[in-house]
Amino acid sequence: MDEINWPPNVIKANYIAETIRQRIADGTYPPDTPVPSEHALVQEFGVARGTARKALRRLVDAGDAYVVRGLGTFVTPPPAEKS
Amino acid sequence: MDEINWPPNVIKANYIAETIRQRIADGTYPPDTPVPSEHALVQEFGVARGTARKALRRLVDAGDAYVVRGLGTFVTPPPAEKS
DNA sequence: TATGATTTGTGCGTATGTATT
DNA sequence: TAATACATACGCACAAATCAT
Repeated sequence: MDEINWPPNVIKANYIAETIRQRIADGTYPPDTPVPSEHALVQEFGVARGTARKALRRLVDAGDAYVVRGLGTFVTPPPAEKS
Repeated sequence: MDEINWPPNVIKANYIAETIRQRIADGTYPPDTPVPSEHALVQEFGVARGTARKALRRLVDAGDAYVVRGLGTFVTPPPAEKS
């Protein structure tokens, strides 16, 4: 795996959060399935755990994901459509 | 969430420590229960982690709280009364 | 029942850079 | 200049919840 070529002047946590958000949008991570764990993000993006945690925190704070302790972080399902 | 209206000429870490102390005194945080974590203080008071840690440090140094690593910071119980 | 792996929660220590006072 | 604070980031240890064996 190649190292990430970090764009200049970007906050890593934001960049990672955005990347995950895109993957949620394109269906890579379907609703109620886990997004990558902190450890997985550490591996994939070559960052510290704290940075990975921050990225996931952003998603949770934005309502895009929810956490189950001991299990992982999951994609928030979209609101039900009115017919 | 409103922003904190920081009183002038006060060190934030001291202010936060004092606030927690008041909550301990008024029973908001009972003995042997956790005071807010570093992260929680960052969220509540809108300060940096270093400032939050300093505040907790003050409480611990003063004997008002004790730390259990991996668990959190807890309210020091009052000394037992003699009968 | 119990053990280990995985994952999140909390805390400790440190570092760099910027801004304000 | 110095103290205070903010923001970001690195790395580690230990605790607790969950799941698989």
